[in-house]
Order: sequence, then C-alpha cells, then structure tokens
Amino acid sequence: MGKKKGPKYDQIIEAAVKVIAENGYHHAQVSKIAKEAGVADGTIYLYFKNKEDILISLFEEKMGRFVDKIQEQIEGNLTPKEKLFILIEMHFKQLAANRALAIVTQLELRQSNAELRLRINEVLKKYLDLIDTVLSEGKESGYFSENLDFRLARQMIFGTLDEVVTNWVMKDCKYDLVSLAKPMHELLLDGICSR
Amino acid sequence: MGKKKGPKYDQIIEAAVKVIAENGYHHAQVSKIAKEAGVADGTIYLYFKNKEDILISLFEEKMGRFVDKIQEQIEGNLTPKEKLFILIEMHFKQLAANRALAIVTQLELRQSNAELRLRINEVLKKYLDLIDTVLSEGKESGYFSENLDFRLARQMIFGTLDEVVTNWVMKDCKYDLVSLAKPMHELLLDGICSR
Amino acid sequence: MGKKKGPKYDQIIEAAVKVIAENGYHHAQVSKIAKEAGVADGTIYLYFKNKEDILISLFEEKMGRFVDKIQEQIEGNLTPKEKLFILIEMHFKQLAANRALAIVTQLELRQSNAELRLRINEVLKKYLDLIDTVLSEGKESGYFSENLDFRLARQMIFGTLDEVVTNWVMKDCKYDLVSLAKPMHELLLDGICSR
Amino acid sequence: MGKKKGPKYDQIIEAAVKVIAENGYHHAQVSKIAKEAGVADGTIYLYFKNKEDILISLFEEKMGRFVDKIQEQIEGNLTPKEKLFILIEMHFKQLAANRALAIVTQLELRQSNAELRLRINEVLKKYLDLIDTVLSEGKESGYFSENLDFRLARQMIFGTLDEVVTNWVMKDCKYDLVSLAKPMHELLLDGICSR
DNA sequence: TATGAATGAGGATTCATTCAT
DNA sequence: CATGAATGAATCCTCATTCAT
Repeated sequence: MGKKKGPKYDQIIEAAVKVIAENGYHHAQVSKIAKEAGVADGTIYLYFKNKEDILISLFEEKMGRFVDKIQEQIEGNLTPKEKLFILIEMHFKQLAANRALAIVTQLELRQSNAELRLRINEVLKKYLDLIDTVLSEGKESGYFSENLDFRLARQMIFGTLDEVVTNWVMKDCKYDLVSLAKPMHELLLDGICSR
Repeated sequence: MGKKKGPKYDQIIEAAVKVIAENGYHHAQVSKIAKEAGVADGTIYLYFKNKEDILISLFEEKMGRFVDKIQEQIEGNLTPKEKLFILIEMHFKQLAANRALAIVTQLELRQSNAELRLRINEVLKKYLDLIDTVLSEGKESGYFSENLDFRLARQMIFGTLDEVVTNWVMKDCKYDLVSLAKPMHELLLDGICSR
Repeated sequence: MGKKKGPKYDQIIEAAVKVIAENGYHHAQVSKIAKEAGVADGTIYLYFKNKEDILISLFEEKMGRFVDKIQEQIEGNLTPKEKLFILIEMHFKQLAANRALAIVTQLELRQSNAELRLRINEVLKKYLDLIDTVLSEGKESGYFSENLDFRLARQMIFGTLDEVVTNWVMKDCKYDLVSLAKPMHELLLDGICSR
Repeated sequence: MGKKKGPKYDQIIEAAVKVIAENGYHHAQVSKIAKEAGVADGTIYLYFKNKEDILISLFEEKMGRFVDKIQEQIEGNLTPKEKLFILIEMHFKQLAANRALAIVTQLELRQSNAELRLRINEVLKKYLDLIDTVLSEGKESGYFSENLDFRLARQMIFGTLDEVVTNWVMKDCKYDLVSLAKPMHELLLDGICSR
C-alpha cells in the first residue's frame, strides 16, 4: 500500500469527517465511510493500513493545512502581539468555517484510544512549536515577559483555545466564535488582574 | 439496587479506577473490575445499574470530593488572588497524589460516549461555578479587571489547568506538577506581557 | 424439604400464578414470586426444590382440583352424552372463572422446556383418563359408536377443548366461553356432516 | 441484510431445524446453528436480522410450503369430504416425513416468547383459512351441516390435528401417524355418536 | 424456620479486516 | 485497482440458587 494516491484518498478522508461528525466516533464504521466515499469496503484498505490510519491521516491532513494557514498569516512584519492575535483569530475562523471538522477534532476524535491520541499529539507538535516561536519572538523583542516559561505559556494559550472551541461546539456552535478572539487575546496578554 | 451502601460500593469504585488506569477504558471489562474488587461479577450489579453507571459514579464520587476539598480550602478570609492560587495548587496536589485517578480523568474517561460525557459535564459544572465565584469576588473587590468576561476567564483557567495536567500525565508524571502552581498562577493573573 | 407445609406453600403457588399471568413465563423470576408471596427469596427453597418444582406443583395443585371438580359433577346417573356436556361446560366454566390460571395454562406454561412439559403431561393423564371413562361408558351403553378409537376420540375432545380455550385467551377473553359448550358438544357428538 | 438469497440462507434454515430438534429451543445457540450450517457466526447476520428472525423465517418457509402443498392437492374436482381427508393425510404425511420439523413445530417453537408466537399465528392464518374454505364448500354443497359454526369446526379440526401430532411426537414418533388419517377423518365427519 | 446478599455460568451480536474473483 | 461476501473474536448482564446469620 503506497501513500496518498488518486482522488479516492481524499474522498475517503472527507467521507470520514462527515460520517464521524454526523454519527459520532463510535458509530463511524468503516463500511459507512466507504459508502459515503462511494467506494467498496475493501478499497479503503488500498489507501489506508487500517481504520486508525484513516483517523490519523485525517488529522494530519486537516491539522497540517490548519497550521500551515496560520503560519502563512503570521509571517512578515508583525509584532508578537499581532501574531498572537492572528493565531487566535485564524484558529477560530478555520473551525467556525468547518463545523464538521470542529466536531470531529474537539469531541469525537478524543474518544479514540490512548495510543491514537498519542499519535495525534505528534501532529499537534507543529502547532505548539508555532506558538513557541511567537512567544520566543515576543520575549526577545521585550514585548513579552522576560521570565516567561514557554511550556507553561504555550499550555495556557493552547488549553484556552481548546477549551473555548470545545465549549462552543458543545453549545451547538450557536454563538459567534470569531468575535471571541479579541477579548481572549487581551486576557492572555494581560491576565485577569486589574492594574 | 440500593444506593451507595456498604464497603463493597467503595471497593468497586477503587477497583474501577485502578483497572481503567492500568488497562485503558476500552479494556476495562466488568469481570476485571470485579476480580480486582474481590467480588463476583454479579455483585457489581447489586451496586451499579450497569457498566456506565460505574464510570459515572466513579466520576461523581471522585470529582465531587475533589471539588469539595478545594471549596473547603478557599473558604475564609483570603484575597481572590490567594483563593485562585489555592484552587490551582489543590487541583494539582490532588491529582499528583492520585495518579491513577489523573490518568482516568485526563485520558481514559474522555473516550466515553456522548451521553456519559454529558453526565460528566454536569459534575464539572460545580467546579466551574466555584471558579466563577472566585472571579466574581475578585471583580467586586477590585483585584480583578472590571471588564472581566467570566465565561472567557473561566475557560482560560480551566482550559489551562486541564492542559497542564494532561501534559503532565502524558509525560508519565515524571516532573513535579505541584510546583507549577505558582508560575501558572502568576501567568493567569498577569498574562504573558511584560510591563 | 418436606412437602406442602404451612400457609406459605399456598401463598407461593398463588403468587406464581399471578406473577406469571401478569409478566409472562420468561419474566416470572423467583424473586418476583417471592416478593408477591411476601416471603424472602430463600424461603421459596424451603417449600420447593427449585423453580421448576414451583411450576409443576402449581400445575398439579390447580389441575388436580380442576379435574376433581369435573369428576364430581359427572358422577351419578347421567348418560354419557350428558357427562360429556358437563365435562366440556365445567372445563370452560372453571377457566372462565379464573382467567389468570387460563393464561398460565394455555399460554405461559407452554413456554417451559420439553422436560417440564413432559411432567405436566403426567398431570394431564388423570384428565385424559376421565375422558376415556366417559367414552368407555358411552361405547358400552351403545350411545357412542362401537368402533370408537379411544385414543383418537380423546385426542379430538381434548385437542378441541384446548384449541377453543387457547383461542379465547388469545382473543383476550372478550367473548363468552361457556356458551360455546353446547355447540361444541353437538359438534363432537355428530361431526360436521349433514345427515 | 438482503432478503432470502443464496444457498446459505437455506443452509442456515435447515441447520436451525436440526439443531433445535436435537438440542431443544433453549439450547440452540446461534454458534451451534452456524457450525451446523458450515458458516461463521457472523454470516448468520448477513441473512437474518437476529436469532428470532431465524426462527420466524424457519416457520414461514416451512409452514408456507407445508400449506401450499396441501392447497395444491385439494384443488380440483373433489368433494369436500375428500378434500378434508387429503388435508388431514397431507398434514400427517409431511410431518411424518420430516420428524425434526415436527419436533420443532409441535414442541420447541412453542417455547418462544409472546411476540414470536404472534408472528407464528399470522403464518397459521393461511392454514386456518384453507380449512375454512373446505368447510364453506361443504356447507354450500350440502355435504356438511347447514348449521355449521365455522370457527368452532375449524378449531375442532385444527385442535385435533395438532393434538394428534403432538402426541405422536411426544411418543417419539414410534407409531404410524399417516394411518390415523382415515379414522380421524371419519371421526371429524360423523362424531363419536353411534347412529 | 426465615432471611437476602452474594454468587457465577452462559450467549447474542458487531464490525474491522481479508481475499477470491 | 476494485469489489463485497465472509469471517470470528470479544463482552455485558441476568437470575436461579446458596448459605451465613
């Protein structure tokens, strides 16, 4: 089995997102994904090693593009604060624009077993590194605190992003997610204390 | 089925935590839990309606006590900042003291189905309300920003706590979690900006 | 374990009839019967060897009395035709008067396994012998055909009685069973042919 | 699940008859039926919705054919008496020729739950209608009594057939069933009275 | 006698994966 | 490349029965 061939590969990925979003992780059988993709069950195994491989590939493909788009936007002459804002806003924008994907990444894929989630975290590494880069630039340029613990700050930023999106998905996406970018940005920059 | 009586009820809960932590959610068979608890399979069903009920009860018991202990500690004459610190520290302390429980709450129980997670969220509500109370006191006393968006701030605090603990668990608990309370407290209070 | 002691023995039998009639054979758990009888589960086993023994005893008690009553009525100076009529009418009358028992004997007890039904048939033997006696008297006295095959005639009589009552029970006992005694009597005596 | 195709469908039905006849209804596990049919357990579920569906299908297939064959034989220029005889004889002949089926229909399938028996009764309706047709013809042509109550007569005929076959099965099929057709026919036509 | 908490054997069903065509 | 019929491992729960009190 090679890797990433033909249009069927993408068909299957898209079908998986749709089927999982609509049926939930535990009711997303391979046969359902195959039917949605318009291929036979067996065909799945010409493009993916097993079911887990579909999910990992899905995450790699989608999150890969997700991070790439954010990275593109924060390249160039911007202050670290601006970069952080764009990162947050892009994060929200992309998930708001693809709710099926949001459901899959925020809720359904978390039901996967510990091993799969480990693999997923590897994919997330690229994103976390991107956050680290912004933090590093901010620290060096003096915008951000010189004592900043990167790991902790990154966990705060990512944990908050994640929690905010998850809450939005669990509330059926019925409020505007993107408009939360500005207050969240301010909160992360200045904390909750008055000054 | 009676309700939560006898020592067997607790034995089964403890056994469930241990078995799930060791084997993972999906390999935690009822028979394994029964054996670990030193009772017959059927005995489980004298104390719990079904397997899901064990998990919900486990979470309710453990998280209920978890939140209660935090609540006890932050009652009294303390500033909101001190209360937030104690909340963070107690959160870390309790999970650091019971790593099996940490594994179960941070990793394994998230694999549960939608219905179970709904029930879990109800339990979490009490915790989130507790955070809100601290935030509210801080706002009123002028310690915290007067523009503070409770929901957002709560999501930042909880999201960060959760992410920090999850990372610690996924790194096999091999660094000291509790010592992160202080820097995290400062980060939440003052943000990442220098001043 | 002795046999037939105390009032509890009868309580349990009556409880079994009620529970089986109301819940069906497969949902008539021993614990349900015990609760209905107002005794502990374990007490059942002081009066009956096992669950099957309850059912057999139930049938023996109830059918024994059932047949005895019919027997009493057909003793005396009656023609075989009259005796057959009384047998049919008493059969219908008794079941019409105790619908719970009718449900149990016609529907629920038939779901028991082959072995139990064998035992039940032994109980029925007395009834079948009674029919044979009537047939025998009829043959000797010349009222009934001299070529009469007892076994066949008995199977016709019993099979018809049984089928008629079963149909009545399955139609929720919503028509008058006893009034069928007369036409059925005539049909058995003269057959379906015109003459 | 498709509908009744391929040789496997029939294999499974035949296996079910055999396994139920040999082991009894309650010990006829799906895995036993699968092994007897020479297929995997899971294959059963490509042809049947669940275990109950096997039993219903079994009864529909077998009884459907059973009734069809009788119907074929009594079409044509025959008197109602002759038709009744053929019906009885065919009933006996078919069950005598397939003793496993006789055991299943007379003993084992009656242990099924209320819902299944309801479905079974629907299948029997066709047979009862066939009996009614013969009775109706007999009444119109003057062969049968003009006062004949169809329902009662039908219950007598079916009840007797059923009782005779059940007795034969319970006596381990050790006497000739088919030769009972003639005396039974006469008994039903003329009753037990001498004339 | 009476209790009732505890026992533990037993079975239908799903679905990821294979392989003959 | 593509198909889809066939595979078979794996597990929760019920309930008749026991026995220490």
